[in-house]
Amino acid sequence: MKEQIKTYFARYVEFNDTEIDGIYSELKPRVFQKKEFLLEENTVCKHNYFIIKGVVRSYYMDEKGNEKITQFAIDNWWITNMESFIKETPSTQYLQALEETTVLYLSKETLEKLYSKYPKLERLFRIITENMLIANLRKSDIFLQMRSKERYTSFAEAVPDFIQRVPQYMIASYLEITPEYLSELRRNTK
Amino acid sequence: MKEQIKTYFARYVEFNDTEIDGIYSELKPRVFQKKEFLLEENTVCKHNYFIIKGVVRSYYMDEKGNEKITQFAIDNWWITNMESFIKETPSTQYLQALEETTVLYLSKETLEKLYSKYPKLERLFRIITENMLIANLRKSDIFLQMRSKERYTSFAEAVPDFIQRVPQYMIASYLEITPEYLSELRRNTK
DNA sequence: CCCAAAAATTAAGGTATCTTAAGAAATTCG
DNA sequence: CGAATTTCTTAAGATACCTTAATTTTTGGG
Repeated sequence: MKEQIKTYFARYVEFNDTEIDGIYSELKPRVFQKKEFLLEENTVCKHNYFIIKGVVRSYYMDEKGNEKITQFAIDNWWITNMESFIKETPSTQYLQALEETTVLYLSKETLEKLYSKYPKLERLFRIITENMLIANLRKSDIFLQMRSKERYTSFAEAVPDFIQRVPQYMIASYLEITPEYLSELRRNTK
Repeated sequence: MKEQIKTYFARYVEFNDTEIDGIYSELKPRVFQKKEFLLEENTVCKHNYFIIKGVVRSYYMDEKGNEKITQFAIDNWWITNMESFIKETPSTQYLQALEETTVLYLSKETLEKLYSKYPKLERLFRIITENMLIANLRKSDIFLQMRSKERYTSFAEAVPDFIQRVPQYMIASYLEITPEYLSELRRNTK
C-alpha cells in the first residue's frame, strides 16, 4: 500500500522518504465490504478516501426515490463528498462500495495538519483538485454536447472495464438515461 | 485595485503587506472593451484573469454554429479556461467581455514562480480551486435535478443582477434552453 | 431621433426521451 | 441445485423540449 501511494504521489510532486513516511503514518487503512457505505446522506463527510483497490459510487436519492449516480471511483482515485468534507455540511449523497474496497483515509483535521507540516502536500492537493475540476468540466461538456446514445458509446469506449464491473442500470443512472431507454438504445445498435 | 484584491485574498488566507506587495507587483492590469476577447478558440490560454469590474462569458461553438455558454464571471471572480491554462493545450472555448471589463492577470510561469516564493499562495489557490470544484458540482446537480423552468427561476432568484446585465438569449444558452422555449416558459409564468 | 441590427416572441409540427407495467433473463446464496 | 432477488428487456402511450420560420420589440450608433 505504501508503495502504491508513493508511486501515485510521485506522479505530481517529488517527496523524499521522510516526507512520505510522515504522511503515510497519518493515513488509516480500512476495508469496506460490497454494498457497505463510506458515507450516508445527512451526515457530514469526515474523510477523504484514497482507493487502493475497489469500486465506489457516489449517488443521491431523487424526489421519486430513484438513485442518481454522480460519480464512480476506482483504484488510485480519491473519493469524498467535496462540499460536505470541505464545508463540513451534511451530505446529500451516499458513498458506497460496489465491490470489496480497500482504502487509505484522512480526516480534515489530519489533512490540514499535514498541509502545514508539508507544504508540498498542499501543492499535491492543489494539483489534484485542479485535475478533478478539469475532469468535472469535461463531464459537463459531454452532457452538453452528446445525446444519450453517444454518451453511452463514448463511456463504453473510454472505460470498458466499467461496463464489466458495474451493472448496466448503474451506468444508465450515471449517464442520465433510464435503464429502459438504455436497453432500447443497445438493442438498436446491435 | 490593490485594496480590492487584498480584501479578496484575506477572505481565504492571511498575507502580510510584504507578501501582498510581492504578489501584487506581478499582477498586470488590463481593460477589455465590450465584446473584446480575452481568449479565442484554438489558442492556448496563457492567463488567469481576476475580474476587478465587469462581466466575462466563456462559450464554445457547437457543430451547428450556435454559441453555447458554459460560464459567466463577474467582479471578484477568477476566470480562465482551466484545461487549456493548466495543461497548455488549445482551448475549445472563447472568453469574451460582455461589458467593459478591468482585470488583473497572471501567466502560468508567473503563478508558478509565486507559488514557490509564497507557499501561502499555493494554499490560496488550493482553496479557490476547491471552491470552483464545489460550484461546478452544484451546477451539475442543478442540471441533474431540475427541468428548464426550474433552472430559470432558480437562476433568476440566485443572481437577479445577471437578468439585468446579460441578454436573455445568453441566459437561455447558459441554462441549456433554446431562447424560443425560454420565452414560452416566461410567458406561461406571468 | 431614426434606422439598422440585435433581441425577444409566437406558433405549428416534430422527436428524443421518459413513464408505466409486465415479463424474461441472470445472479446470488442458502 | 433451486428459489429468491436482482437485473434487463419490451412495448405503448405521454411529454418536455426542439426546430423552423416569421413577426414584433428593443437597442444603440451615427
